[in-house]
Amino acid sequence: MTSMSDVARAAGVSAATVSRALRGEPGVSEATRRNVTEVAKRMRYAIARDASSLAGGRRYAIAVLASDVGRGEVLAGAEGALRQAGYDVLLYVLGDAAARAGFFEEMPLGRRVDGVLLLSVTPDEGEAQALAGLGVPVVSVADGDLTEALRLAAAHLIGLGHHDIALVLPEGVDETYDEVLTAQGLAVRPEWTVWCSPTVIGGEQVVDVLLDAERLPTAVISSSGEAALGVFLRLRRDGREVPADVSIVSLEGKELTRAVGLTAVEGAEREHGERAVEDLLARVRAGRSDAVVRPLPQHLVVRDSTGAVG
Amino acid sequence: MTSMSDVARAAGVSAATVSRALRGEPGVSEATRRNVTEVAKRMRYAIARDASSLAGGRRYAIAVLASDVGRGEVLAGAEGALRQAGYDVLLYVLGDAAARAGFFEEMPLGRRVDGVLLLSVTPDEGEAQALAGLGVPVVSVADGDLTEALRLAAAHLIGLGHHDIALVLPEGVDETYDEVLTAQGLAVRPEWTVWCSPTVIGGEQVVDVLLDAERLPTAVISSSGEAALGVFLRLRRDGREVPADVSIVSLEGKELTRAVGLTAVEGAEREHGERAVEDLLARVRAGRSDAVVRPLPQHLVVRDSTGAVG
DNA sequence: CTGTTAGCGCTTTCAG
DNA sequence: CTGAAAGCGCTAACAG
Repeated sequence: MTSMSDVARAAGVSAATVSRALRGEPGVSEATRRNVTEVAKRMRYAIARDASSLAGGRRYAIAVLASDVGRGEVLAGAEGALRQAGYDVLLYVLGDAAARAGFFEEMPLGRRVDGVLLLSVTPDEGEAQALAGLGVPVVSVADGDLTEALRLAAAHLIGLGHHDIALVLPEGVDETYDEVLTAQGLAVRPEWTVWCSPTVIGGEQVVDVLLDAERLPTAVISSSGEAALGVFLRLRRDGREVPADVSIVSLEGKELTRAVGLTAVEGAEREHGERAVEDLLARVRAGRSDAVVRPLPQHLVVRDSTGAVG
Repeated sequence: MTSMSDVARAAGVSAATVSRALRGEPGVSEATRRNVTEVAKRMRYAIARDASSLAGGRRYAIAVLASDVGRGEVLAGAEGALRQAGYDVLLYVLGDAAARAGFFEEMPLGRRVDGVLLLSVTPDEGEAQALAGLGVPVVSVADGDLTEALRLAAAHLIGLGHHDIALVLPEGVDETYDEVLTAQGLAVRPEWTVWCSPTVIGGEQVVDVLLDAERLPTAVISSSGEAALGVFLRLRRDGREVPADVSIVSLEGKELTRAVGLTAVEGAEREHGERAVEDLLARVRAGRSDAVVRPLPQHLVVRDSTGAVG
């Protein structure tokens, strides 16, 4: 492990100068800086993060708080970008409420990270305050916006000539999102907004409800990938063809929808993870300590479950 | 941030004694240790890992190398256990070959972690050497063993009276696993071992192949969850009932099989992650620096895709 | 059993 | 622009 003074000796300067040069601090002649940088690289010098941190310098570590490792792609993207930038990733999984409460109660990050990345974690009042107390920048990657996803899905279906579109929402959501649909010129029938559990079974039950109505929609948008699958399975079992008789779009469930071939709205998670890191590190370097949230951009992936209205 | 000397002062002893007491080192009277521990807790003292590490003590950090964040459950379990034990998790995602090569080339872990946890990463010769060079214990959590999974699935089906069982394997695997089946008293027909891509489409094609044969098996075991889903979908479309006509067991694909209700072999990932951490930390405390691999234990989850042979 | 004395490898004044 | 010196908070010999 070559240390900073090793480099200093080899470059014929003092350790202080090496420190300044490598960090890009002002007050070092360009010639010296170039030389030091070159020598350091040649010697494969890597800074001792502990020492830097202890001495009050940068800590070269970012805390990543994930609500769940399901959002794995964003994590993978962020990790890659951080590693490349020479930062450690301190991972914290805030899955259940207990783990989350415990984390914010202990706040084990004091003086240990240069920034915080939030993955699908929306802090409440107190949590935000705890994070702010760290005095480091916080960037949070939010989940994809449902309204936006819905807009994308509806536009796709309308483009295919659909007018009769049912909307499947998870139980608990009390909005209807009618405005989003009517804004695109759709006539919304109340019986075509159905709530169900976000499961395959839930989706299957939705079909029963839909079949009871006087008219079957030509397309259904499901906010849950699993429910979308349920709709798909039950429709096929009932002898309806997808997409010939009914088109299906899911607003979520990348893996599942991809496996089965359902048209779906997806997020660019990996790239977004990388972007978020760039943003965060820029804030770190600027010495800021504010908080931003960056919504996940989404796009539609057309597969085999949507077609022109027959 | 209260420091060790703060605690020392409050407890009326020297910093060295606090250090010894808190780490459980021998050479401290029980009375002193109790008192110091009590004072430390009261003052909510948390050790400065940087300083400890720099001074040559413990680093309170474990590197977790994951081949992919898909194996998220094990990661979540491990993270929880480590956090509880007061250890940081330094996450490295070794997804693609490039990232992996880059990691082992740089080996950014020197003097920075107390141990390494490998998640579905099987190091080759050189990689193992690089890890050994760290001088810390390495525990690796392997994927579930296919042979074992197959045994579980076969036993379940045999218990239901099945004798005619087809086996769907991923392309590239050149084994037939006949012994595993024959060992359980099954007569294996060569046309009932089918290779396909681990996708829904692959599974659908398998059914075509199977239907061409002179006799349809009463059950199929698929090593891929997605292929199992393909088999399921195609059979239903062809008018066969599952499980009335054909039973299906998947050897993988927790999420997918759970969503659709397929009987499957699953691993106890979360618990195993916690176990692995216990194991690793025990080695850390014992000052060892060896390497072990712990295969993921598996069990069968019976759902709706298997039934008694008709 | 306990305290004292040195550093660990950096960053940061403070001088030159 | 550069160097010398002090110190971050711990652990590790040494003495008592």
